[in-house]
Amino acid sequence: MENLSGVLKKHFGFDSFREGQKEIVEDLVNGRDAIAMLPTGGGKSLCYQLPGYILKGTAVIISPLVALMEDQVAQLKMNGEKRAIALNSFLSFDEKKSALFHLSEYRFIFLSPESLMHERVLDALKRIHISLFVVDEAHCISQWGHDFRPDYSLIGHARRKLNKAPCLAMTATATEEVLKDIQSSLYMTEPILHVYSVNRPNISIMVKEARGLEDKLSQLSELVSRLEGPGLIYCAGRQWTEKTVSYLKETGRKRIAFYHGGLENEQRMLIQQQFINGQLDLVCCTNAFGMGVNKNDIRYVIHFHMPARMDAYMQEIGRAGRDGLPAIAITLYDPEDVQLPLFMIEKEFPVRDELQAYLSSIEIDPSFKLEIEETHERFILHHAEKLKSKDWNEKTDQIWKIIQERQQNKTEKLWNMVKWYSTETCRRSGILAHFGEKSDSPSFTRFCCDYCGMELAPYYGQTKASLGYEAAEGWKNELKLMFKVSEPIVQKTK
DNA sequence: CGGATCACATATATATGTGATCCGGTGCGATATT
Repeated sequence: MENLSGVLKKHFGFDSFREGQKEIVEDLVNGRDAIAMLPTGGGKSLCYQLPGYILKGTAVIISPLVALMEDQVAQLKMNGEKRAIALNSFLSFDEKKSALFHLSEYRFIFLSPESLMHERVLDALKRIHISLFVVDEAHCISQWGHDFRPDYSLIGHARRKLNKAPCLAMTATATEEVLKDIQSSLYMTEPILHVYSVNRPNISIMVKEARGLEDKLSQLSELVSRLEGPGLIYCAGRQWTEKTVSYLKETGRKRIAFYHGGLENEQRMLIQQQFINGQLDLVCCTNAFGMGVNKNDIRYVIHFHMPARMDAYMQEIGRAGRDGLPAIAITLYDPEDVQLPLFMIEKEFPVRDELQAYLSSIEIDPSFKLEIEETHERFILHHAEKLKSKDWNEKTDQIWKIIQERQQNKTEKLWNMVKWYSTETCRRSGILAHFGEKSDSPSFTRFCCDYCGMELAPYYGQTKASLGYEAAEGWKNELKLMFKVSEPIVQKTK
């Protein structure tokens, strides 16, 4: 293993590994499966790129967004690696055909779970020697695989049809339940877990009660005008991102934009790029914004509406303060807001009548298909495929059962979130408990959260100065405690 | 469930109130059309 540092220097120009990287690389090179839950920010891609250079063959990387694949390929090409390709809908038919024909010539292949399920793609992958099978942003398996993007739940199935190669799943935020989901869904064999704490001590957490729209908007405006940016504002609907932007523009904010899934691709890329380059101070967005936003100086994240789950909340606030400097997460909490996510959980799945009508329609006359929502249809077809031998009545019963379980599961997570908002104890310990971590309370200071005595005043104006970088010694020591380097909390075979 | 939007009525000629109605997040790939 002594040549690891040599490869590190040769291909990446680094003299030493960052925390966690070396161990993960070693596992893969030794042919072991691994799950890596690393603190947000730098160095995740090195965990698969370096073994990709050591092991013979082609590394396959599953990625959730075309934009992420393109980023990774561009990054590799900047480093002088030409044998990288993203197999996605950006390619023309001919380009794709040619790429599949010459597949073995690539060292890194990026693709979505949906592409992986295509027979032509899978057949081409079967013919080449795969060095490494990587799932990036692996929490998507748990977050989307059960309903929104069912192909995410079939990755493991496809993987077993390929030559046996070490498997790496990477994510920044996952509960124990999600880690288990990832492991079993990918059929990993005795994976080594590299799990680091989700705690981000430099992010102070605050919940401010706000009742009704007017109260919220005025509190938001106050916060935005006094806090130092750049900042993110998360809203629960597309219309809200647009509304808050026009409100804040009226009250004098200028470099601000909204972002949601309904925008043109070009527009989305533009806004993300402008925000990263510092041409925008503020982005009001839905949960569409986040993955692939590599910006390390975000100073605050405000939730204009509450998120539906704790792990989503952690992912969203975790976008702040990646530079290690003080940052804040504030939720404007209105207990009434729970109605929105509740409604969405209802709407996400077909009702029983719809399910039954659709199943009978495709069985009786496949040429006449009942028109239903695309997500509903995909969900039904995915599960109907697994119940091929049953008649439509039995399919209806079984799938309806699954729908009820999914809705129950999601509702439970939502109520956990609500419970966290309304529990009167340290916010951070509440979060850590949710992730199965024990909280070592000595590291909690008055910057921790609203229950530990955090106040907003010091964050107003120049953050660094008012938080004690150039002020009292006592504050400095408290900050040092907050920024202590995290140790891996789990590193064992499961 | 909350909010926005619109049609309509009301007491007066421009604004306000009421009820009906609609809508609400996340993205891959494929296909057809300009």
